[in-house]
Amino acid sequence: MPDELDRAADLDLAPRTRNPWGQGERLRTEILTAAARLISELGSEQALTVRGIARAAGIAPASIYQHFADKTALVRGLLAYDYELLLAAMLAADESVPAADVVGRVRAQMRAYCRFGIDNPGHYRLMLSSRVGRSELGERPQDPLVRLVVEAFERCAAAGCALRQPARRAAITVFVGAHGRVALWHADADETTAEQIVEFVDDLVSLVLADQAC
Amino acid sequence: MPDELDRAADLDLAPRTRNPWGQGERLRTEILTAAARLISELGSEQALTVRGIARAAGIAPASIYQHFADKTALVRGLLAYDYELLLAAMLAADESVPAADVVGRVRAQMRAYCRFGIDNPGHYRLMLSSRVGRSELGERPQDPLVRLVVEAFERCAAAGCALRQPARRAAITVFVGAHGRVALWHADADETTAEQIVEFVDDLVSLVLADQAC
DNA sequence: TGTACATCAGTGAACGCGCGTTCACTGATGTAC
DNA sequence: TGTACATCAGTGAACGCGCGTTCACTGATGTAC
Repeated sequence: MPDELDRAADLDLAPRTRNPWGQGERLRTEILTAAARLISELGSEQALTVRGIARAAGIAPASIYQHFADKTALVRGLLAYDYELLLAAMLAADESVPAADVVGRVRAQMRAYCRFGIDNPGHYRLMLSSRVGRSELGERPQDPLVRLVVEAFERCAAAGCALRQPARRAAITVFVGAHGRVALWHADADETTAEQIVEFVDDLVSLVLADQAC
Repeated sequence: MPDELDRAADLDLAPRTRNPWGQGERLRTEILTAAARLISELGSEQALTVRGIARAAGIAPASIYQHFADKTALVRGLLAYDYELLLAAMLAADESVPAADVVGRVRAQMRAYCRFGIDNPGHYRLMLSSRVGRSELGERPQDPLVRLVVEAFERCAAAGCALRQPARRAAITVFVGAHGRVALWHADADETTAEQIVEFVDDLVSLVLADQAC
């Protein structure tokens, strides 16, 4: 007798057809997608179990080990995937604003950041609270995000907007504030709405700008 | 054969003497103290297990259930204890500054807040990331903290310091920013020192004050 | 063309582990008569 | 004063569970000759 029912097939009756010959790598993506779905639904890192992911992907737990050395590797894969998505969202937001509107571009970036955190609590928590991400050497996964915001503030300064803090410092202030706001919202430490959070971050940007900047 | 060695006595050879007749309530505190020690050392909520706490307290796991209905009740007890400590620290900081130095008092409060978060990462994470704390009705455990800071800012306004945001809003800005800073530090998302964190929060307070306030 | 074999995608069953919780108990200390 | 009993603090042993991981395997698809 097996020690447990692990297959999603036993639940949803859709017994997955295996990938064609030579396409085994596809399962790697399927696993990451399933993990992403799981953490979206359950919302916390401890909901991420190898067996749970296997269940969600409709495969046997053992199958995961053909694509990831262990659970840590799997979580790291998910993290990388998530950071790519967030960076892309912030970039897209930046580009959706007329290039000349330097302040608008900062706001757009940070709004995209907040939206991501609000719409994907599980992912966000995994990215910013997990200790799995610490890689020791090289840049941290959130560095590109910060760099983007720093550049946006540098454009502001270059365009003649007076800042009350140097560009890099301003970026970190806003970034840290946005994180604090989203994190507290996750802890449901308050009953703020998504719009209020965006508003908060807008105010933060205003704070960093001198009173009659631009 | 027992399924496990659960007693700390098996580890430290100091086989706890039971509390005297009528003093059974003492164990409740011993359990909370042990839990606090554990989360300080291990640093994360998932290090908080009933068996682990029993081990740290030198008692049998079953003994915990004479004082707490279940694990959730235990964690809630620990949370209440922690919030008391933090509030006391912020109050003490406030009172250590001459009453007339209204801005200094704000800074002192927020510095105490950061110090707590830096010195007690496990506790801090438990308090602000755990979803155990959600009590639905009544005020949230962090409300007294926020109230303290709001009052401090109101004193600033009353003393004639120009604020760039209303007192309540200013308090939330600073509070959220401080949380963001400490939380990111915990995620070791950067290599900041404790002093830099305090500095960051000082700057945040300055940002909220008008340029030539007071 | 058929056939033996290699390669691939994926699995079933088991392992040992630590967890939260329950329940009947033990032995020391107090109380009633 | 002695003794039977109640009350207390705390325990030992077991329960069922889901976890991460391993290992020998299965069956389908390709390749060599």
